[in-house]
Amino acid sequence: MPLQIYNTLARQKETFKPIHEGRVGMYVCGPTVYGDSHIGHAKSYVSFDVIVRYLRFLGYKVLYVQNITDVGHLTDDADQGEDKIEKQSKLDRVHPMQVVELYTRSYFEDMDALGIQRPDISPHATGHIIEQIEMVKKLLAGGYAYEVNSSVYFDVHKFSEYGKLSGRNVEEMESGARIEVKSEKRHPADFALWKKAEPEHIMQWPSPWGSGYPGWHLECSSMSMKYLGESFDIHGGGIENQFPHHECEIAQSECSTGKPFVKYWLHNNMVTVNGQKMGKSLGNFVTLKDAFKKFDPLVIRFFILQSHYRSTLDFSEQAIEAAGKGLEKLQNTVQRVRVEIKKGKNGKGTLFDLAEYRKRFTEAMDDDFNTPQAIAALFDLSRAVNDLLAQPNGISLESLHQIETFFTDYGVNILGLFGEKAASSQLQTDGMIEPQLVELLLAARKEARENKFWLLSDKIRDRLKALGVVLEDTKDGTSWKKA
RNA sequence: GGCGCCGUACCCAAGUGGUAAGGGAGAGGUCUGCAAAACCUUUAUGCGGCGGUUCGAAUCCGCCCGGCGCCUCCA
Repeated sequence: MPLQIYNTLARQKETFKPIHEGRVGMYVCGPTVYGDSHIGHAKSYVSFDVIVRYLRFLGYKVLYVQNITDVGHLTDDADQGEDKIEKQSKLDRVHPMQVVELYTRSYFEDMDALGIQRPDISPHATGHIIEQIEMVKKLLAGGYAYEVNSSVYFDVHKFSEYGKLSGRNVEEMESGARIEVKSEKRHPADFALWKKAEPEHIMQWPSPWGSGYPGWHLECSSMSMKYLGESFDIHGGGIENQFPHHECEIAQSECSTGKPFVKYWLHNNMVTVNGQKMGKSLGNFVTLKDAFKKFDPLVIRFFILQSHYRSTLDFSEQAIEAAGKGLEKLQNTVQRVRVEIKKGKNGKGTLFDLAEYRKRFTEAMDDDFNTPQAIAALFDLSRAVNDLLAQPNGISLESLHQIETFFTDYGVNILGLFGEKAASSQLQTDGMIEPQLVELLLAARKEARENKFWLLSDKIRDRLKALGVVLEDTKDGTSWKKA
């Protein structure tokens, strides 16, 4: 079964077939950089990171573009709100571009910690003003937009398919009570392509319609098409951006090019706290920097991947702790396998067939990136491996290598889990003094144990544990690892 | 009000027509000086409720109850 992807446009899973064979153009809505990222961002970008990694694993040459929104994103109503970046810059009394720089760095710092591979291109909206103006010109020339008072709006009535992504129609929305009616727009659903800037507005650029700044939706259209072409394969983003943001992107893009914009729309669900959406407006968000103080970033990554990207994920410390223990279990197995390989025992040992696990893992991932099921396969594999390793014969060296490769391919390369931590301790510390000191203590403790000096041997174990070195006595001797 | 989603064991969470994955926690056991790790056994005749379709439903349909999202910024 080839890769199936749930396409919001079709409201069902579809077989994935890229526009150009072997290549995938993918765009994901990036952050608006006016504050530290929270767990919700983590879910979104971890999910898409795994999607990119899996597509690459399947052999596709992926060009992954994720924007940085640094202008035009307004605080509330699309017409009357304040630019988020400018607002923050006033609070901090710094230039807007300082806000942008600070939180862009903060964003990448957090994403790096989560093991997220950086996008191939991270275009800034402010770096693509010219492209955006060009697009507005096109839309005006085509009669899809109109100018009022030095601002330009998109006329949703000119695009009959408006609403096809989110499943709504303009007339129904018109009766909706929550849309602000009094405005210079012809229709409440029309949206800003270009906004006139008041003189005190710092971020503004000259345009054929006067000095102003681009509307929020515009950047994603012009930047995605600039780097991926007028039609590309995958556009991802948070489900809350399905409407209006993505709907508007489709309208602008398809009207300006006359071509289909995106083939597959992917939307990830959100993180909730006590069943309620985690968001900046509700103020119930947990920043990643705070979360990292309590939890290993990889544990948070694992916690996220244990639920499906299209499901909501309820945040709780209890749930993350449980995930952490599960991850540790997998890490222990990986570690154990690597140590066995290093021991390099000869020939003997049971052969281990990975085919079943490989099948389960890839079938799960092929089914709309079902990471929870893929992880379940890893757990089952882990148990089977541990079981055999505890047997007198152990596992053959050849099989151990295959298992190690399996964990590297699927666990490390695709899911982005147990990278460096599990690879460290005994394995890559040759020549360092620290492991030699630990070995020295272990030798002393061994003697104590042989003489049944339990108080001393337990004390050594406790003291080492306090230093972050965990001992485990087995029948083959004592092994240790860093906690 | 419009559109849509969800409700699975003590907790988290897959499964969307063929007889309930996985993780955590709990209980019992093997190993062990102890601890830890690991392994084994065990914990939902039932998947919010009630009807219906079907040989067969957690999975499809209807109604009801509960929760949530979008429709205004939000990953």
